[in-house]
Formats: sequence, C-alpha cells, structure tokens
Amino acid sequence: MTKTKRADAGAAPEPRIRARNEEKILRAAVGLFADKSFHGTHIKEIARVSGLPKTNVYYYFPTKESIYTAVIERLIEGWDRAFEHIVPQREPREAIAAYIRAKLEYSRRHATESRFFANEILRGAQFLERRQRQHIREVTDQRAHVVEEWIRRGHMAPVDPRHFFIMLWSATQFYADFGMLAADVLGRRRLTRTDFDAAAETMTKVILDGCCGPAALPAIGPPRL
Amino acid sequence: MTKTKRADAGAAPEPRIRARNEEKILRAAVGLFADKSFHGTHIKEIARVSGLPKTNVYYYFPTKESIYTAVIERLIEGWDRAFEHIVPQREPREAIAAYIRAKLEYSRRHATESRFFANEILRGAQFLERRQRQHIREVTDQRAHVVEEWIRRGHMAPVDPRHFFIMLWSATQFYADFGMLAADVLGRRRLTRTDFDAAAETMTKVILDGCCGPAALPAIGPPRL
DNA sequence: CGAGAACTAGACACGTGCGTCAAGTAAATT
DNA sequence: AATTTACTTGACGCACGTGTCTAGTTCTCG
Repeated sequence: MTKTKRADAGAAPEPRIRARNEEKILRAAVGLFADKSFHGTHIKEIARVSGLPKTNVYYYFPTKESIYTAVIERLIEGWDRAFEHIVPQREPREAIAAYIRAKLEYSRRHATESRFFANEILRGAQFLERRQRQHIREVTDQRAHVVEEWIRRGHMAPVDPRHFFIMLWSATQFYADFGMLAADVLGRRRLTRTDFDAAAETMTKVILDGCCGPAALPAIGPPRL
Repeated sequence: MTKTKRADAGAAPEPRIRARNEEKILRAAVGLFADKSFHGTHIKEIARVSGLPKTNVYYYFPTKESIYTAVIERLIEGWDRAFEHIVPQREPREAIAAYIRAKLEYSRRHATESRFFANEILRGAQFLERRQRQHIREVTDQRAHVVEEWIRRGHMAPVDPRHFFIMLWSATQFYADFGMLAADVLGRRRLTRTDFDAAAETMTKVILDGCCGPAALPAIGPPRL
C-alpha cells in the first residue's frame, strides 16, 4: 500500500516530462478503455500504444484503476461545456439549436471520449465518485430552471425539462456512442460530416417544432401559454 | 478444436435438462455481461449465479465467446418487435406513439438485455455477425419506407426517416442503458414507473408535435404538403 | 562537473482466469 | 435389469495480467 511513487498529484509543479508522459498514457488509455472496457484493457497495451515501457506506466500511476479514474476526471470537466448555450437571455429556439450543434460536434470530434463515458455509465457508474455525480445533477438542475423560465414566459411548450434534456443528450450522443449502428443503418461504412449535418437538421426540426411550435410559420399566432 | 461435446445446436430435439440448464446459463450471463462486459465476466461467476458448477457450463458451451454470441442471437430477435407498430395503414401519430410506448416498456422491463446490447454496439459490434447487422439494416429500411409513404401522403412533416428513427431509439434506450444517470438527474434512487410515464409523455409530445404538427389542434388546417 | 533526483529498463513473483481430464452419477432405451 | 448415453464433479495445466524489485540511465541544479 505504499504508493509513494507518484508525487502527490495536483499540487506538484509537474515537470515537463511527467506532464508529457502522463498525457501520452491517458490519451492511449481512453481509446483502449473505450474499445475494450476496463477489464479488457491491459497495462501492457496502454504502454505499447503510448510508446512507453510498461514499468514506466506504473511509475506514474500506481494501478490501472487510477488511470481509469484519471481519465474520468478529465471528461467530467467537459460535460457542462455544451450546456453553456442554455441561458435565459437567449430565445429557446436559437439556444437549443446551438446546443444540439455543439453536442453533435463534440460527438463527432471526441467520439472516443464519449464512448468511454457512455461505457462507464452503462455499467452503473461504478467508478464515478459521488461528487462527480452530484456535479452532473447540479448542472442539469440549473439549466432545467432556464427551461422552466422559458415555459413560464410562454416561449416554449410545457414539457418536463429533465426529460427534455435527456432527449437532447441521447440523440446527440447516439452518433458517437453507437456510431457503428448509425452508419450501418444509413448504409455507410463510417459516419461522415454530411451525416452529422443531416442528423442535426432532423433533430432540430423535430425537436424545435415540437417544443417551440412550427418553425417557419411565426404568423400562426402568439405562443400559447 | 474438437468441440463435439455439444450436440449440433439448432436441429437437436433439446432434452429438458439441457434446455433448462442452457436457459439458466444464458440468463445469468446476460446480466453479468451487461454489468461487467465480456472481459470482466468470468465463467466461474456465470456458474455461481446460474447455480451450476463451472465444468457444467463448459459442458454446454465450448467457450465464453460462444455464450456471449448465444446471448446476442436471442436479443437480435427482439430488435424488430417494436417496429411492428410502424405500418402504412396506421396514422403516424398513433403508430409512433405506440412505438414509443412499446420501446420504453421494453427498456423498463428488459433493461439488462438492453444494456448488454448497447455495450456490444458501443465496442463496435465486434461479435455481431455480418448477417445480424444486415438484418438490422433491412428491417430499418423497410420501416423507413413506411415513413416515406406517410410523408408523401402529407401526413407527416418531411424528415429523414433514418435519423428520425435514431431519435426514437436513442431516447427510448437511454432510460434502460443510462438509467443510472437518468435517475440521478431526476433526483431518484432508481427509475420508477412514473418516471417512464413522464418520459413517454414528454417524448411523444415533443416528437409528435415536431413531426406531425401540433397535437390538440387538428382544426389548424390540413397537413401541409 | 558532480551529486542527487527523476526517469527508464528487464526480469520476476503471484494470483487467477480459461479451458481440460478422467472418473463419477443419473437418465433413457432396449 | 443391462447397457448406453446424458449429465455432473473436483482436481489440474497452462497462459497471461497485475504489480514489484533492482539496477541502470538520463536529467537537473548547485
């Protein structure tokens, strides 16, 4: 239990080599964990992919689990990013469309991280710490209030904000997490940018028309309360 | 490579004991695979959970992989079930609502199987056979034509049917696959039937209004072409 | 340039997971 | 009842994955 090897992370000044190597390790790890999950990933492989010898990996991280949680820690930071679009000052139509675009773009560019995270949740978030789960909840709560405010002002149809968010999450994440299935169904070998654009279009059309009234027909009358 | 132990599956008359034990094994396996994925699940555990000694498991299945694929085979059969609602004779509103209800009900009652399947897709469907993937595609294609027909007849707004289906899948599956996250966000310990009802309501409202025009206002005019 | 720290390297101990074997008991068939 | 087949059992071999140990090399800084 003497894991004194690693200088207490967080406070240390982090020399360049350490920073660079930890980066290499985490980058390799997230991909492997995403592809083969925790138990399917072997330190040996993390070492090979990151170009470091196995012992070196152990020099920076005491256990495989510590690598896993370190990866989680990074990802959780990115969770709220897309939510920043959901602010009361904006009109729901515009804000939600921006949110969908941002989330889809994230799915496209960081599919690996997204799959890693999905995998963790799928297993019941066994490695997610309480505070991290609470963080997710708080951030969601906060943005749910914005939606409630929109509804109160009659700018949006009355829907449960949390279930509404789940619709947004699930649809946008699908293209990262289940990209292989999406590609199959669309008859592609891999998802292209065009597919993501089509996804965004379908999604915004259906969801916006569904929660803010039909799009191109603003003359249909004032939003019903 | 002489795996003659198991009487060529499929054609054999399947004596009771065999049928019963295979059932036990598969039932135990799906839960474990869902919770800990392929590599995280050990035959020993499958044996323990199913109440059989380990060697017995090997008597029926030559390898762990064969158990895994046997589980997949079962699930793939259930894939198209909910799709049966999507037929041209029905009105889209009603059919899609029924589809959502059916899919959500499946998520609620068979969350484990759903998580297993999600897990497999997440890893790039490494064990899914070509014909199984093709089956999924064909079934989807077929139902996409129904949606196209609805659109052509002006009963539904013009949306890409495949991306539209993805919205339905993702939203409904979310409650099974990421149930833990959904519960967290909703402030519950576990998802209740009420949550599923609220989910169905939000989903049908947003999606139906989004693709078939506002609900309770049929007097708004004929569906626009 | 020299001492001490940070880092790299290969070999190894230990546990454990997959799959096998040989021998037993229960079930089915005649 | 006898014989054959279906099933059950515990003990075992082998491979491999995690994490350690010891010794070496490269930085860093006075």
